[in-house]
Amino acid sequence: MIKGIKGVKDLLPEETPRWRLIEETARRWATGYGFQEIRIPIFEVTTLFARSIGASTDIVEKEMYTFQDRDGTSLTLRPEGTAGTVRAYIEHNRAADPVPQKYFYFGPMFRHERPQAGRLRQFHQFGVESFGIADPRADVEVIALLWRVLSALALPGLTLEINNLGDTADRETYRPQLVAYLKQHEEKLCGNCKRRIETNPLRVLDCKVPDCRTATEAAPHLADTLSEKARTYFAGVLAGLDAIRIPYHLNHRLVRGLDYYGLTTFEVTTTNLGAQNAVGAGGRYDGLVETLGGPPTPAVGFAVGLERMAMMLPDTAVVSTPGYTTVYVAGFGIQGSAAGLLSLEELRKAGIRAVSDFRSGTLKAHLRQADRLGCRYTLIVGDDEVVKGLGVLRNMETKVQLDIPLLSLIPHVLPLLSGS
RNA sequence: GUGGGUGUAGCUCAGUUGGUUAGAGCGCCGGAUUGUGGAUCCGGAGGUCGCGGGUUCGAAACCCGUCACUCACCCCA
Repeated sequence: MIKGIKGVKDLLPEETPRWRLIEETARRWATGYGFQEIRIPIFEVTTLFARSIGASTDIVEKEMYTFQDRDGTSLTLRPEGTAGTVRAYIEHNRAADPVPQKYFYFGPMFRHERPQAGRLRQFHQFGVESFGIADPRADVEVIALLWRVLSALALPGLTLEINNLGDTADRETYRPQLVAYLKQHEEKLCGNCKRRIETNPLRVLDCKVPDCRTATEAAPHLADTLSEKARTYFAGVLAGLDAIRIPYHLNHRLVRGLDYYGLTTFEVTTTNLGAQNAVGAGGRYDGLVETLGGPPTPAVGFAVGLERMAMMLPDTAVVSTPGYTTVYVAGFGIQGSAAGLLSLEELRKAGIRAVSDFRSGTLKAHLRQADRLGCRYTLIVGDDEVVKGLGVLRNMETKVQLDIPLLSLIPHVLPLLSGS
């Protein structure tokens, strides 16, 4: 048997309603905030991701699905959505458009990791990117949208954490201070963090190992080395969040895994996701557009994991689709089968939801299927009915049956359906 | 990449110190009702016991290997 690829899941019909609810909620709110949908390819040239995400990040170092095109070009299945969106923004010169460039997207992302609860190799994100606005209100707008979408879905146990990473220069001054501190306390750190002192010292602050946390309690804070400009900007973001009543927690340890973030960075976590706790995250990335060859362009965005939202979404949130009136057509017998097929098509052409099960050869089997499918009515068309030219419309709840002329089916059926 | 757990019917799972024909519940199909659903009763179909070796008179069970799923580490959505 050919099986699906490890970490790549099928979404069966039983699960798609909860996904539709999530997608429709996200799309509605994003549109309401003035974002427009963009659809970008799921693969790009490898250098796009290497340059934007950061060559020394885990994603680029060991998690990308990379392969050669026939001409030898290195291509990669997208591990996230921002790089491609930025590429499209530059390529189509959207900076020249005077209208605010605020995009949202849905789609699959690919990372070669060992799957576990809440983590897949093909997973799906809803993301948002806001280009060209260097104003704290742009950050606030993006964070508010994220928070409103998650709140609208009534996802439990959410916390919004936010931090100020400062600009590149700020981090350059801070880094040696932190490294000096970490080297003094190196013995207390876990093996991973010892290595991180050289590779990614900021990441040590975000380590979950309790000893590492206590060891870094007294570490110098990035906040103390921030420039006046970065501070006032961040203060503006917080003031905006306060004004519109978005609850947040300052977390000076919050560091994101992608290189392009600066200034505002945020993450929404939950306690309901197994070992995983991030539902969605984002931040400001003012340098990225330029890095990728575009004009200097401030930008903010976020991405949320649809699988993670789906896991947390309470079952009660997914209401069973409101009882559409469906007519089951039970055509059986030699002539009845043929006449039934005709009636089925007539109903469908008239916009009436109609189904049948062609495996069923007896009326009993047909009625059983009609029942299982939850159909409100069954149109019985056996050989006897064909002879008389009258089908029998059975109300499955009341068991009341009416004769309906098969030749003028729709005018007779339609009033019954709208009346019920 | 590293570690733990689990692989028996479509699904959820039993299966005794290794013993003969591998079971149950649910689901499915049929009958009771020769043309009327759900409930009940009766009957039926459905299995390479993940795969490959080994031990044994005999393996679903024990040993080795392997694969898959899963949880966790790492990292992240």
